[in-house]
Amino acid sequence: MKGASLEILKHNHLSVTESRKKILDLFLANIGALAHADIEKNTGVQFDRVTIYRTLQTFVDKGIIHTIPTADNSVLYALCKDECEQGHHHDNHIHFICDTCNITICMDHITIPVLKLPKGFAPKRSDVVVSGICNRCN
Amino acid sequence: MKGASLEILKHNHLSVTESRKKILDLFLANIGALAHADIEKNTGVQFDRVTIYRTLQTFVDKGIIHTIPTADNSVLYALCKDECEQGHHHDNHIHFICDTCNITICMDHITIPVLKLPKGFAPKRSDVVVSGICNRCN
DNA sequence: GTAACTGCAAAATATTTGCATCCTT
DNA sequence: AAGGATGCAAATATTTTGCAGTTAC
Repeated sequence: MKGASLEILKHNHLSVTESRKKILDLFLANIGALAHADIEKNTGVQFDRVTIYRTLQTFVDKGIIHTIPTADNSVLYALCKDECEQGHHHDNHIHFICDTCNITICMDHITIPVLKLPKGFAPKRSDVVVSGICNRCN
Repeated sequence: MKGASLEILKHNHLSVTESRKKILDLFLANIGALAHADIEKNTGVQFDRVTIYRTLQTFVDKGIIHTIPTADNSVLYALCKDECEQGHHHDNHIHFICDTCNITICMDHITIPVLKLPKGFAPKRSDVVVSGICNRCN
């Protein structure tokens, strides 16, 4: 996967900078989702808080990562899978949050069943957040 | 529904105060979920920010209201239905957020289908956030 | 060389805590 | 009367904005 971050950046017409590469690498190296704080601590190099905010926003705008809604309203980001890139956002996501190790996994491959909503409601997008025990803690 | 807020407070062994009654009334009067800001603006009487924070926290602790996970990570609260009171929290919720009028509705009565998770994952609780157009905007 | 990105400073916003006072029971 | 709730002040935390200097292309 060497150079994957570089590819992704080029692919999205973003100029390749230290911070973007490092932050993207962090996502690529992790199975789970990352919080702002995780990024701040783990990039090795210390980037400015503001740079991290802006970089994350840029990635979200480009559809490289997405935010995850959490019950405790902490802000989490995860890589979008290929189908999501280029702004053609994959509209349904399942996220699993482990109560034990706290890892957050984006399960893009699982299909969300169609929900029966009351008359008049037109659903566009669904986010499912499941919490419990993950495979590694089980 | 006169006095409903009073009943709920007594039922949860909370002392009955102005702010608690007013804030609870607000929830009872609304179909949708409320953000901190909504409460600050709509109680008629102006309560201290801090009081609102503390009151909401108390209500969450008692299981009177619950937080709603949102994609944009704004903090929303909604009334729990009866089954949720007394800390016996109803573990599955569907929330519908209207892209047009922004109302957030807690659809307690809709059952969340069981999801097929990969081996080893033990789900405990699911939150579903559906966005689209609500019945009134449609 | 130009446009875009970064870091720093500072503003704006959101949330938490301590404490004295007031209200509910 | 006693314990808990509120309001105020202030500490902390989070996010945004402006701008000058630097970097990518």
